[in-house]
Amino acid sequence: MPELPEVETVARSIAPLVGRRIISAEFRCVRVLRGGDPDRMAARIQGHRISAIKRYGKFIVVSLEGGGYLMIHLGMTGRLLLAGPTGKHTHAVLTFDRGVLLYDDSRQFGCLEFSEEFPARVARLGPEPLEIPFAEFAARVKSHKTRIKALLLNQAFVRGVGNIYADEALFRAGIHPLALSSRLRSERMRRLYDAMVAVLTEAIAAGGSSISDYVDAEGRKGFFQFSHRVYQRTGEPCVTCGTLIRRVLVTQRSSHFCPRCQHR
DNA sequence: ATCGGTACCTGCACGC
DNA sequence: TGCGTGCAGGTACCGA
Repeated sequence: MPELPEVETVARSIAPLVGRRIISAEFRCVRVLRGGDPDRMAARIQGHRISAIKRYGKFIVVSLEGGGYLMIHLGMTGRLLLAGPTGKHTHAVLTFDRGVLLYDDSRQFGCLEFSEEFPARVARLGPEPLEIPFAEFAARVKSHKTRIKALLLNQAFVRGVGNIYADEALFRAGIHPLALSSRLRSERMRRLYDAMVAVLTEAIAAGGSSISDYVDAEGRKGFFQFSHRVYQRTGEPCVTCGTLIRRVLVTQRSSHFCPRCQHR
């Protein structure tokens, strides 16, 4: 579900919780709770106010007043919701002095993790794609020798790009997903950089893509799915040239592309 | 050190 | 209606 634009939208929609105090916390699922006893974690965060909420790639980091960080990753089907009802996939319930926050995740690929220090997993991520300068982007592309699609999905390369926006950026740049990163010439890297920035910026403005179940914390769907040009459009005509969109696996992920518009 | 394949979990759409 | 199959926005871990 959630890539950078969706996570950004969710982070913005829970921003009203900044300054609110956590009255109680309940963690119901050990699998999504990384490294920690549910009750001890609940006891640790109860009574503390939230001082900041910030997105890093696909992670949301909630800072507590007086120290401590709650890191949230939504995996494929994770949702943060500012209202109920709770269901069989509700794995965490945070009750505030005003309001509630639920964590819901049917596939349980997401996670919640508390740490006293800034989370190491977040610190290890690559740069933000909307902040990195082109020269640094180009240098990083050249320093890897892999399929360009795989590189875009690598969170240590840039953080936050997932399967939808990798495919959409490659289409806009006219680059085949199997193209080798180390062989991309500067002009094509520039097109890829511009396409990545544009597609992410437009998707944030649209509130993200709602394919099946993504909604923000207020339950609102995004509408960038209506602007997808190749993602999950296998067999449909290319919006540019009419050639049928094809699907190929790159590192076990579906990759959608136009065989005429996108070159290796 | 880097890469690609596999595993993790649930739900849905599809064909028979 | 039910069952098997394949697919789905994610990352971690393994061995080559």
